[in-house]
Amino acid sequence: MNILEELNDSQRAAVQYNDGPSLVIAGAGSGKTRVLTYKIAYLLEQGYNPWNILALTFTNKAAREMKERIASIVGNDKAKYLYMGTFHSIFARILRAEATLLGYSSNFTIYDDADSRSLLKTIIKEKGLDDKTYKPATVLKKISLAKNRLILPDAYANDPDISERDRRENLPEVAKIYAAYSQRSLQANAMDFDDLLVQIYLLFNKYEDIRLKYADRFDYVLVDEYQDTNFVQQRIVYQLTKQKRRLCVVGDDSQSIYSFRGAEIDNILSFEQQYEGAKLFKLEQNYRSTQNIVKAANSLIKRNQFQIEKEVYSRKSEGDKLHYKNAYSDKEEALIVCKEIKRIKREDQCSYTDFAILYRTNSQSRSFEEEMRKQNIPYKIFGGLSFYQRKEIKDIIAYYRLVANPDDEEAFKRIINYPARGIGNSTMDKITACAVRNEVSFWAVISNPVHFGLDVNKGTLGKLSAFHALISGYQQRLDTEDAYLLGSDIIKTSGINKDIFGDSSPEAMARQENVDEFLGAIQNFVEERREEGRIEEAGLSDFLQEVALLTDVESDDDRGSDKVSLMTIHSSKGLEFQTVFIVGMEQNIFPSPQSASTLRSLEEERRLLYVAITRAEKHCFLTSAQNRWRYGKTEFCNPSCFLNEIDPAYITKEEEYSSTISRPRAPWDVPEYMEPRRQTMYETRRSLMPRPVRQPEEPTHLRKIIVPEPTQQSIGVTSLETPQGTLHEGTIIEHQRFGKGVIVKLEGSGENQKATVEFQHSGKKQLLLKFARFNIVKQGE
DNA sequence: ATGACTTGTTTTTTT
DNA sequence: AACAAGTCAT
Repeated sequence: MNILEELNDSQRAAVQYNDGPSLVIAGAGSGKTRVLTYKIAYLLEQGYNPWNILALTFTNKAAREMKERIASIVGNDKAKYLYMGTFHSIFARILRAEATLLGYSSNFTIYDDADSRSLLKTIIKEKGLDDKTYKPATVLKKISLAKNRLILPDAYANDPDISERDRRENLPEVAKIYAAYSQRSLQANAMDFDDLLVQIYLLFNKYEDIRLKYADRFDYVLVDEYQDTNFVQQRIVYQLTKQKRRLCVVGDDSQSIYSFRGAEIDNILSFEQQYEGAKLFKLEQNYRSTQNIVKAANSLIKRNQFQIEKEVYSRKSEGDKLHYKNAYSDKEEALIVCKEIKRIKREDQCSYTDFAILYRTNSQSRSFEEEMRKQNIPYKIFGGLSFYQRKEIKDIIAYYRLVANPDDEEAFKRIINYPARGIGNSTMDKITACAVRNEVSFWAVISNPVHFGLDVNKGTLGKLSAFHALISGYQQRLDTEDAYLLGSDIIKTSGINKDIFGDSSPEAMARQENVDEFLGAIQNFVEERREEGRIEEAGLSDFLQEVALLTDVESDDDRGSDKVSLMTIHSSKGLEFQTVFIVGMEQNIFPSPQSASTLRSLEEERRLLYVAITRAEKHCFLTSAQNRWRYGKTEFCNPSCFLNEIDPAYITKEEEYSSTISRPRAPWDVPEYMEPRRQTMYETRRSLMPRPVRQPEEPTHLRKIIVPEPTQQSIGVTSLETPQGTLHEGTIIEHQRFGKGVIVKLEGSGENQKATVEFQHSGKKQLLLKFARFNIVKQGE
């Protein structure tokens, strides 16, 4: 296939120019990803080696998709060697290799925000400060922004402007907290998200040979979504490209929506100054949306002062105007949206996946969830509480982390008394004090309590040493066992199993499913590595490295199923839908009140709306509610000021929507049979709807001992007495995640029973029956 | 040291 | 309203 023939003129020009730094300004829907993927394919065709190409993205999803698309052009055998991933994941990999130069060891932990906040909280307490004044989240934000701008603790303390501002905000001690935070992270052998960038910068800055090593390796560097890079990221890219200057950055200043976490729109606005002689390409033809949508979006974004001049246009049909509807209440807003979805679905003969409901804040999803459940409209929620943020998952990961990196203090704190083993706050306080006094980690203290002078009674000492022995035992198996073997055994033998699987309340059931799901993910990980022939890189530490930077798992039963998408506008970036509903167009929601104060942040909100509108291919609805239930009471709301900023030529407004619509019990209002619903990992737990009653509740001891756990929605085969007797080769089962498959092999006994199953779609998998979730579909002969 | 009760906070977006 | 954290009682 000829790569260049598939592109329009401006796209082709951008792909072909490789003689120096280039900036591709890609308007919404103009084929940005296409240019990136084809450019990489083109480079490979020109003789570049895949392992010499570095492509940086912001999300794992973007990286994954791009890799797939490139693989479909040049084949996976080449694509798999590309250095392609998020800034954070690529740099984390480099840091593992070079960690010792920076005083870390290669098994360092990556602290997530919760860990960082928790560490800050302890530090704030230790300094005798009030955590109401010094809110960990606020302090973390300050530290994070400082790191993004490469201001290290010393510089922070010595910067008069910063000191002045902190004093004005009544937070004069932040500099000291920052210093302590850095010291403690290092001691815990942990890096937070920002450290992954800062430390790379420091590494390259301090060790020229290391910088050269990587600058040499990467013959060509590509950066996606360049408008979202922050200062450090920009500096690192510069470190890697300043000699060869083979760099292509792609982005759209009109879609810069992450400045709240340090993104510098100036990076893209002044790229041509930073890289002298850089060539600028503009992609202005929008292939996604009809003309009215593009024009409406343009008329809005024109109101921003700071931007690169461009004129996005569409050659598609004129299409519908945008629709604006003002509902009486948030409930009615949801009704209107559901009604429109049904209408359009009928008229356009499209499916639920063609619809998206976009909102400013996650909490707005609730009224839509409720209404869609009532009306039996299938939906999935993206974002919200991610799978790995669930308590039970975090607990398990904390075990893994402590095993992989015993100095990890946040993991230690989390599990020292989980499950309860009689080590309470007072003991923990003593350990903390002792660790701080001796400047060693918690683990060091309990490894040698007498030496460090830990003052606890004999009983407690015994408990501590039991805990120590438990973890040490796992540590010794780290190098010999794969992640699944060790990981599932930790769950079984640490007492987590007993805690989570010993209860049959609905909440406990949801947790059990999450744990099962998690084990499935570990198993997949090991399988994948095995298939790639990297079985020696399938240990628990390897799994942790991967998981630390993941925010969500793609659930198998959501992929490919026909559902309406619900998500924040932020997470919709890069996606497209035939019909988009932008809901909650109200003055105190969108623009967010916190952003209304400065011009820059107001412009960012405007760009956010621009992003939302340009997601739509065909229909775009904006809605608002006059009354909204928030913070436990009804609020009166005014329509968003942005509504008046869209040229009225491209939008129709309906002020008052018929209130008869909220008349209850319309025929379609009566729910049909509601299927017992498994809580998928995308759904937040705060759903208001009553949980479907779980039918015949199986005695819990059975669940624990007798595996395959059958009843919950089994039709037909429920007469499982002994698993050994009823499961045999040839039996067809349906696994909750992998779908249908046939058992090809059974082995092991008792707890270690394993079945090898050939799945229709997912291939061959080995299931540990104790954990596997499936139903028997058909017995073999 | 654990559980019931009370109080305070939350809602901006996320690698 | 829903949830987390902190307090008090056991």
